[in-house]
Amino acid sequence: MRLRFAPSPTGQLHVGNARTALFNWLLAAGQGGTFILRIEDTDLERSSRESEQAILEDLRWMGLDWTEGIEAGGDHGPYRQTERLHMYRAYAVELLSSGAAYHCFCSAEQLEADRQAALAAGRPPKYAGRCRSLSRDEARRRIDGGEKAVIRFRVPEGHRDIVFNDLVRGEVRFSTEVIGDPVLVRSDGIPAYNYAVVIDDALMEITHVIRGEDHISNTPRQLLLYEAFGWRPPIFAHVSLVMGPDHSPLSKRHGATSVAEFRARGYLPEALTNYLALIGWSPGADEEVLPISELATRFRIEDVGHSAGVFDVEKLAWVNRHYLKAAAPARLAQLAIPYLRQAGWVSELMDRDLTYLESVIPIAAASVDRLEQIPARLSFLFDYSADRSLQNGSIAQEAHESAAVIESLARELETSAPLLDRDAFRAMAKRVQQSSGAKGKALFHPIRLALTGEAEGIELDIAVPAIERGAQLSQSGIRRIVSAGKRAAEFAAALRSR
RNA sequence: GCCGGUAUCGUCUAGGGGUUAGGACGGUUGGUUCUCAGCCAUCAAACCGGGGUUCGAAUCCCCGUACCGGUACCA
Repeated sequence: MRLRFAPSPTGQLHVGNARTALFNWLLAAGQGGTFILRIEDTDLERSSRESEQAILEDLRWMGLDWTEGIEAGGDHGPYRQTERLHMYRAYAVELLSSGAAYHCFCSAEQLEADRQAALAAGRPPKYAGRCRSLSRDEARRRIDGGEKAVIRFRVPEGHRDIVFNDLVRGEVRFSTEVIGDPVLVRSDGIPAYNYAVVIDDALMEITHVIRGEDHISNTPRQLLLYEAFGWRPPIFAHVSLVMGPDHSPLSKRHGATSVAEFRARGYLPEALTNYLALIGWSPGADEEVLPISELATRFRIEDVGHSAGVFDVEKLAWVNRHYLKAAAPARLAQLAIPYLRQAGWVSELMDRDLTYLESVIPIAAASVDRLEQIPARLSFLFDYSADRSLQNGSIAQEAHESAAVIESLARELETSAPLLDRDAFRAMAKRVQQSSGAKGKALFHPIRLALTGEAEGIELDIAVPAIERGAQLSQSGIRRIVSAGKRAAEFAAALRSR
């Protein structure tokens, strides 16, 4: 079994395409097949090496590795279409000499006029066949005379149905009546998509073509080409497209659409792939959050749904949270650094000593949708200011009402040992309760205000040890970190002076 | 216009001639003697419409409607 993903390097990898790539990968991985990566860069104006590199990077990031293709090599190369031009040319000559293809000299204006006329008459707007019966000599003469020509495929005379059994859609039938002679090679000698795919898929011995539904009506044209060459076509599977919340094709106005954007926002690759697999497919047994390897063993292309699916950012966030909680602290710390650096909270020194970050990151990661939100979640550690907090009306009011608790807290922390675990924190809170008389919400809320400067957020018995640990590293690059005791004192002083 | 495809809670889906139509995300309400989150529990929420076949249709068939794709010297 040989499968391929064949993106055009004309921009970022779209999540819809990423999903198609994933389905190919899943099938290959689950069946012990080969996953091949080919680059379809025949659109010279829009293709770029930068996009190509970006796409490879995104694919690798998602874990969709390929063992054959671009940068991996293999026996069926080259894997970039612009490097296969000689092959397309050779097969075009073959088609030309057998009469299965012919030169066409029609101008763009003429073609457009024909199209409009056909449309107006309610006929399928296919190529009218003006150059179909030009003799080879005539064509030769005009080409020698300097005229530009495209090479068109001659769709066989007489109406018949082209039928193929699509693995996700079942039997699909098209009449040749509505198929105009497709352009194989453009006037600049570059092959058109419908031609290049056939040559490549055949030569690369692709057995299963899983692609977007937007290609389904190209399939009969391609089948005709396989037939003309006497080649056995691959098995096709056309998967539906991914839509935005308004049920129109997912695009920029819906927000992030490319893999790169999701990565930049701090989604984990395993979360994105897991979620993408869930659009239009179900692993069954009421389970959804599964590692990619498990997805691969369960995946059957026949089980992919027929209808287009809406991309649900909320559910993606949920899946991501799941993986965030499961991720190793060291990995999270490493991944969070760019975001913290952007917020200005991490120095070079910090990069060298990740111990503190590693102890603190899981606290934030457990209650955040994406890595991008970690700095905000951790601002109580890096950006504490008693004065600023008290400028908030509701916080100030609450603090004043609880002044007794806060004073008691400040005294308690001044003398107590560092609170490095939950038990120590609980014991401390108990003592504050005894001296202030407050309990429950009236006790813990003021403590939070004083220590984090925020009215809500992290669980206190986790946050306090984090603050204490931060204090030990305060001189090595973390700004504004103070011990819990100093914070409480600072807050109490600020409160008194108001 | 023409050709093709699709249709189960708001969303992703399971199921499929007789079911209390199941799950997940999101939402509701309550619990977890501090908060967001989490977790537990709870509730609300669906078979596009119309015909036909049948004892019985959400399921099979037809028609309609809506949506998506194609209709390129773009892929």
